[in-house]
Amino acid sequence: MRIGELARSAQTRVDTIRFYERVGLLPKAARTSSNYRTYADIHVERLAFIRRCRGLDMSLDEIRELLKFCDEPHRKCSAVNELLDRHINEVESRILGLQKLARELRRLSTVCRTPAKAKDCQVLKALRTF
Amino acid sequence: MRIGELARSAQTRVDTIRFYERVGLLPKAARTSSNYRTYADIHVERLAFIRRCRGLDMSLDEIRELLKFCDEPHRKCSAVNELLDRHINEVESRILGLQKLARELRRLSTVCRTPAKAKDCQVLKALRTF
DNA sequence: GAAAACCTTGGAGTAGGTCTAGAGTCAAGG
DNA sequence: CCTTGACTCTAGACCTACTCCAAGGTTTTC
Repeated sequence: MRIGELARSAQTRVDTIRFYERVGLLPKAARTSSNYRTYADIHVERLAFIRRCRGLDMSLDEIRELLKFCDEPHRKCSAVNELLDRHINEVESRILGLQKLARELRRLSTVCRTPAKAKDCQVLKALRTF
Repeated sequence: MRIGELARSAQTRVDTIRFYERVGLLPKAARTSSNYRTYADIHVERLAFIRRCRGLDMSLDEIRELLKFCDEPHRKCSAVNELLDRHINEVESRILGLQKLARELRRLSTVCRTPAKAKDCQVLKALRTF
């Protein structure tokens, strides 16, 4: 399987696959005589794993950690759960931050009663003197 | 006022101010004979405006747009409100995305009943075969 | 007059890719 | 056999919004 087919299998860009190889998330691919990368099922699975984790918004470092567990099946997996819990906490506190932000923005948007010229714009004024 | 004092006034790093100047958010500062940047009140206000917008998570491009309105006081300001509404929508849809994500992560974290070795880890399994 | 605190520039680094140029490879159609 | 189009290769630039560093110049303070 060449890189384009692998890319289609994971809905990923070719560039992204090469990028993952460069940063060590995917093992270096074997090459054909004409220097094309070739992949087997194991790469399809690993790329799918990576994309799933990215879809869950994990960082490449977090994914690297998880992949170590996949590759060392005899290690205790409690660290996997810790990583996941940490990640959940991060996501939840990002949500709280954004909700606070949204409240402020909605408040800001209420100050504009009637569209005016910029010099009288209440929104700009609020942004200046908050 | 030199750059350090301006930085303190806006709780900003000196580097960030130079960066804003480089990318055109702040006008080029006047220089002393020894080539130090010097600032006046107008810069303090503009920097405060920028930082306030950044605190509301606006992109530098969005801020650039708002600054254009500040600088051209006779333009209609309805675009300001549109920009703000767009920004609010973006933030709210980011919140929705993260909430969906958090639900998935919490679901994922329930699959691990008993800490096991990595090869039997239900979380890793779920990530592989989702 | 020396040390501390401040300022200058240019350049590199961060995360997670995306995109480009310029060149090589390969299969199908004429 | 040749061309066309789809595919692949590499190296490197670009994106956001900064942050940090080195190596040097200036100013203030003791």
